[in-house]
Amino acid sequence: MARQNTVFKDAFNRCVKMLEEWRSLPSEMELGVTLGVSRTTVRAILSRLEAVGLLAWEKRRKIVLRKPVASDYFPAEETDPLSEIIERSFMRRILAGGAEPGMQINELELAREVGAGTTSVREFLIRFSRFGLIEKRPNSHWILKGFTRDFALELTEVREMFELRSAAAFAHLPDDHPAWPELDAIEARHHAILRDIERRYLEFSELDERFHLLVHKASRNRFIVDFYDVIALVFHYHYQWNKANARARNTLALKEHLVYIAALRSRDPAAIEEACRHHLRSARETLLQSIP
Amino acid sequence: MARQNTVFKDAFNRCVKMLEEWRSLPSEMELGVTLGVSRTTVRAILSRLEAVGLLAWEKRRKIVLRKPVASDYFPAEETDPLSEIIERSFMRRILAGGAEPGMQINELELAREVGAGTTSVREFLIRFSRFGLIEKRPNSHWILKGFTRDFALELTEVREMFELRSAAAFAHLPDDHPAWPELDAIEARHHAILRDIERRYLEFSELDERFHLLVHKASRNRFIVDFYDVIALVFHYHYQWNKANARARNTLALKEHLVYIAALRSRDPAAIEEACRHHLRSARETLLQSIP
DNA sequence: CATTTGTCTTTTATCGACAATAGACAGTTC
DNA sequence: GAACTGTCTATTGTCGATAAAAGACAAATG
Repeated sequence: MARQNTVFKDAFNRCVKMLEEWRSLPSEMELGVTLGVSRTTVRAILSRLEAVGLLAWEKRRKIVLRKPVASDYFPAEETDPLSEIIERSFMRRILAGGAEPGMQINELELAREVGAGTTSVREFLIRFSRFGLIEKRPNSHWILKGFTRDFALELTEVREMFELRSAAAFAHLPDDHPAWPELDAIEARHHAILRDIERRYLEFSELDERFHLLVHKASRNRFIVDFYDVIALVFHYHYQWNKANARARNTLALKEHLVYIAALRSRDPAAIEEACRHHLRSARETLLQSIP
Repeated sequence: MARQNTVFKDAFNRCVKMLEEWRSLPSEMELGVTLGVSRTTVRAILSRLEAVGLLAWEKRRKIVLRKPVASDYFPAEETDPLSEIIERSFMRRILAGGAEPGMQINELELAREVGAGTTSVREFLIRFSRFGLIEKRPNSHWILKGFTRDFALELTEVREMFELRSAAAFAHLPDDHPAWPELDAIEARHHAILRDIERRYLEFSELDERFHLLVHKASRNRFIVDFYDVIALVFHYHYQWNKANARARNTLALKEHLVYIAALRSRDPAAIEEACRHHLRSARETLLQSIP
């Protein structure tokens, strides 16, 4: 196999989901835009929808024949892009223990473990190296630097610089900037989650990322925005691997966010700095506590 | 060809250069450390030295038979690692014009242009993407964002944050830290170049990189140190492509460096900030002037 | 007995090939 | 005649294979 058709399978599944509500489908081009794929892939999807009897397709006529059932979908495991599979496998290794800092990383071994070719693993490691957790010896192996206390401190040092500056820049966004309604939407979700915190506290992780990314984007600086990827990765896996006290932690963070959001909306530099500093300090503490 | 033996050829050339001064060679292991290669490569070098009659090699006896001549060396073009060849070729394209921001980048075309496989070009582009000059559309092509005014401004914004903080940290290095003698050595070279500025002003570029890297390293933060790669790349090619007024510019920068170095040595935070700010301001101006 | 060397195994760097996907162009439909 | 579809081409993503280079281990040397 030269390449898995995960793009097709994933888009197909999303398209089948659409069929649950629609009676007919729009043009191929429009579908392509909606699903984020090319017309080639759209046509492959339509072909299969027809083949499994979900759709009558003739030129512009695309009529839904029946409601989709569970077996119409591809299994979820088959829709993940290879790069994500490799990332998950690698992160599990790093976090699940048995991974001492200083350890060598073997490309071939990783590739076999995940059932991929070495090329894909190499590309992953190169992309991953920007997170500062691994390092390459030229013409030789990679070294695991590891999720250490030093790593967390260096990460948060830069994060504090960047986020303080971004938050300050936020105050100067023009009134008609799309960030303001997005901030409103984010605030609304904070309230919604807080109202039903017992059941919804796990939604915080995703909301956290959405909020801080919005703040970083206000810097209008590609290096600052790109750096947020590092923070997002670290916190993403942090939330997955450290669920102790999650509800209490998330409740606290949600409340800090609301203060932070109010400060942003006030456009008062001193209030913004105070709220941002306060939240970053407690985020750092949470992160450090998860490191041995 | 699966892989070019550029490591061998480069190490061989460096070894031949050593023969000009030595009458015999040390152990294989020691040679490996000196040349930065494995024993396997060292033995390949010794074999060839013997084959071309430069060395009598029997077990531990490695006696130089004659002085090397020009034709003993491999041509310099054959010693460059593929990744450097690709980088140079790509940067020439970006800077030599005909490269509009927004342009698509074609992996296959680049690969053919430089005579490499697509895998190597892909890996280069992934590594290069951290410089913020290109961006990937998933499952599709790369986009050239280009060496624009915005790029330069975003770069210098982050640089100023990082270097100010690093310079401040420099003042707190312990007295016996190796950075202090290194700073002395750097200062001495500044004076040496200034004394013969007419002939040596081109040496500034390399010294500039050495000095600022030393400052950044004082931050002891991998993200800050890694970011210096971006600055180094930009200035490296900036110096190569913009030689107008080079002597005057370099003279000014050398003098600013000396003030900056004196401030670092004084450990006076205010003086350090003032000197650093002043130098960064003029570095930014120089950079901006080279952008249309 | 601590180095050094000879030999063998493992790993990385790179290529060419090929399926999946994107994208271009011309003909068709409303 | 603007939007849509059918068809064809170009490009990307991934793999397996292979030479270069690294590295491990045992025998040899001084």
